[in-house]
Amino acid sequence: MDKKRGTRLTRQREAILQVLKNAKNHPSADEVYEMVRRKLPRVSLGTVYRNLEVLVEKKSAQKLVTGASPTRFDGNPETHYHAYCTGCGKLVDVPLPEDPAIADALLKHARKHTDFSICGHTLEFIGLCPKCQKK
Amino acid sequence: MDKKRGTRLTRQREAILQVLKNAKNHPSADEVYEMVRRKLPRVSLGTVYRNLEVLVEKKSAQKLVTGASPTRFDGNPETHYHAYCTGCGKLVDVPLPEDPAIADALLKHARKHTDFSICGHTLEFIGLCPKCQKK
DNA sequence: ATAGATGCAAAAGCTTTGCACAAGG
DNA sequence: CCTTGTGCAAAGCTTTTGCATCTAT
Repeated sequence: MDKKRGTRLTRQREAILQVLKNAKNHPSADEVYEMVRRKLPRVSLGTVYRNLEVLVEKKSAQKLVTGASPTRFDGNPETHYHAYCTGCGKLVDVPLPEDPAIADALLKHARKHTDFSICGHTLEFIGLCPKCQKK
Repeated sequence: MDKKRGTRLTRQREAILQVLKNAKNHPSADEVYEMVRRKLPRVSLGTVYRNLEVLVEKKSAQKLVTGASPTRFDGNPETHYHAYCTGCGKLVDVPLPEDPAIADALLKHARKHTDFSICGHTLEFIGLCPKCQKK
């Protein structure tokens, strides 16, 4: 009944996770690929995609969908928010509200208005970064 | 200096908007295409994509990015939230919190923690729809 | 009349996948 | 060993685009 028996720690997987942890710019799969290539020049893009998926499943990272392609990845698996610049695509972190009542109120609200079992939420603020504001 | 002088009301554009307004299931571009085809059998998929983009720019509709491809569209241009089922991809509306203090607190929070000029936000609850809960 | 829109088909992105070989546990 | 992962390349899916023709204004 178990679909995944073991998950091996390969050099590729290790390098991909490390790149993700050290990146501060929410890289796309292709950007991760380029960075991993510097350590493991023979790594393939397919391997990067496969491992990103594994890491997200294992909750070592998260997948971030924004207004524009491609999908980006975040080495921080903890729930937090993001702000997306419609000018240049820059994506920055926004911490959770320090007052937990706000996030609580949101979840309660969702449970009240849907018959879904809610297990999480994503919140993206839309706007312009400082550079793009000047144009 | 104006990039768009006029926007014409073609039969195609009209039909696409109408399909979007009547749809209650947040259709993808291809689903819109299939529905519009029933009225205008010779419409092309490219035209659907081009018009969806125009309608979103004119704020007659919005583009919804979810955890999974493809992108969906919503004929309701007003800000509201959504709940996404990771089991089957179902996407349902969630109204804004009746207490406006919550949305306000979110925006204030974002402005405090970023140097972006924030003009909106998207919020998606993640979970399982009733059908998928039973499995 | 003319800028803007369409249909068609080709191209472009991004992501997934099949397969033979490699390697982790 | 034997299962999982890799590299490579091909295929797949979604979206965009060039161009000749058409049409709303």
